[in-house]
Amino acid sequence: MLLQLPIFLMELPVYLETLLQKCNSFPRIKQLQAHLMTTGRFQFCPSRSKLLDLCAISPAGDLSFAYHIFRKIRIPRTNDWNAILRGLAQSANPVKAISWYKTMSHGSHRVDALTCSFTLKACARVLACCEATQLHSQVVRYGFIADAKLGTTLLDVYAKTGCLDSAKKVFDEMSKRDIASWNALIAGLAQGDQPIEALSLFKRMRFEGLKPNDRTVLGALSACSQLGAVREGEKIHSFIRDENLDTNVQVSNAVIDMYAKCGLVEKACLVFDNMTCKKSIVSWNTIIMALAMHGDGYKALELFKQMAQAGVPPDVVSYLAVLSACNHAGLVEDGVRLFNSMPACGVTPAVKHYGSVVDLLGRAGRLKEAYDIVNSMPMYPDVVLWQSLLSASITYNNVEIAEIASQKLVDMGSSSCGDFVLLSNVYAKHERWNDVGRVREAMKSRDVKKLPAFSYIELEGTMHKFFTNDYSHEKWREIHRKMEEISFRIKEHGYVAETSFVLHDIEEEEKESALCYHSEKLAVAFGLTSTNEGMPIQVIKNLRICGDCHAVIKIISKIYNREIIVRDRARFHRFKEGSCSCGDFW
DNA sequence: TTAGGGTTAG
Repeated sequence: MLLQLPIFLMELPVYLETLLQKCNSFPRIKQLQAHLMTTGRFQFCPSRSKLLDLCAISPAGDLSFAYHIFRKIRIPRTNDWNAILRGLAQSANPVKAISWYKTMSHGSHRVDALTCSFTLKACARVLACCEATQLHSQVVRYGFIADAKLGTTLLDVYAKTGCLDSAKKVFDEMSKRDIASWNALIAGLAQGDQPIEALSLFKRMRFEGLKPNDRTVLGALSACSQLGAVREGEKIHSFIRDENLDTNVQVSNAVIDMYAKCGLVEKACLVFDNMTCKKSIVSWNTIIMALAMHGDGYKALELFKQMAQAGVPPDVVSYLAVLSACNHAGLVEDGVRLFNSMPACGVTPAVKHYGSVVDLLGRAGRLKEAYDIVNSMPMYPDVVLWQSLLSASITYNNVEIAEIASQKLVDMGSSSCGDFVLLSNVYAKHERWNDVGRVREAMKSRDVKKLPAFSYIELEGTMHKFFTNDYSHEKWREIHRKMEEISFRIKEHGYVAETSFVLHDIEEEEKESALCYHSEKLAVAFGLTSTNEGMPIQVIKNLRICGDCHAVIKIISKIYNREIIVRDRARFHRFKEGSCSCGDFW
């Protein structure tokens, strides 16, 4: 009998564990399973769950076959249930894991900590915060809450589903925390738009004497990138070098991203050039994106070429990065050429790529070509794409396309304030105040909330944040005096307010003052009053910089002889001696 | 015996 067995099964009686490890292909798994069945060992073999596990989760396996095996088990144990559950949680349809858990717990099947862990992972993947909360109470009821690993899973699920308060609460109440628990919350806060809290948790962790590892610094660096917190980022980088954490390619990539988003693109390049570990495709994409953000289109194109030469074929993100570089540098022909070359390079353009090339053509005033692409693309244009087209048609005064684009946005149920503002700007430019009023009414009826614009500047480790028309800063009198001085001096240099950036049909003079107190101007004015002459000023804005502010800051950089760097939502603007690094192409 | 924390994106 033994002789008929495949060779790898001949050792079966003695080395079942080893054989399981050798199951690296689906046929082998099947052979082993068939053998256990035919020899009658299947129902009682302790390694059965491992075989199921292997089948359910390994790339060589097959979840439906795992289920087929499961059904042959007369009395499934918790481990058998868990194996299927784990497979479902990792599958393309993780919501099935939640149903599986329900079947399991509603029957009289014993649930253990692993059952909860796998189900929670599924909740994270489908963003099921409600189910996670229910599981949380069951975890408490079963008495598993003291399990540090399960606690970490729980807080991670809360963070990933956007329930950051619950995540913090789980963390605070954990009886035993280890490095993974800290990492989960730091990363959760950083990714959940709370980078300040992420950084302060990172500092607290160090204060409590815990040593960060590669995953910790990834979360902390991501927070620094978002905040533009370069000093903190540099400290973390030096820790990374001391501890040799930069042998991890993900850590090195995060360092590159941090320097780029903090405005130090040269340092980002330096880190990229001197990487000791093997560069991944993310390394290339990150540096190309960095150059794009800083408007260095030619270098981005050069690196895009180099990455292919280095044997790293570009992926969808690489194309987005290089198209964005062309966008920010006004390299229209290069952008169109690269976009057209995508299919031949084996990368299918997605809606974002179409959006990017439409934006590129639109900004260059080639509205007809842009609109032709919209009409010929194989998928529905999304909101962002119509917004780019709307924005371009306003810049080039094409009311016809502007109305088409804005109608599409309305049809798509857009409730973004920006869309309404853009449309109303078209009408404002043509002094069609009735239409402006109509748009304003539509905004009210749709309950459109304007995402508040804010800008901030870091001085000696303190963030100073400003909103539009902000009087809350302790030095507001000084700031507003500076604003008045700026208004006076820029007019001497021939500045005329471009009032179309203001939504309402108020009097010209009022419009001018509404522009005056935009958050980025307040931050720059504060920078001028609070730093030494000649020192560069760096400001970060959450939205795109306003056109009028762009014009004003250019003049400020000249008359006050300051380099002013503004990072907006899309890119960096480096103002120097009266001009901007974006070449006004933005 | 098996589980938890991760970088790029118009």
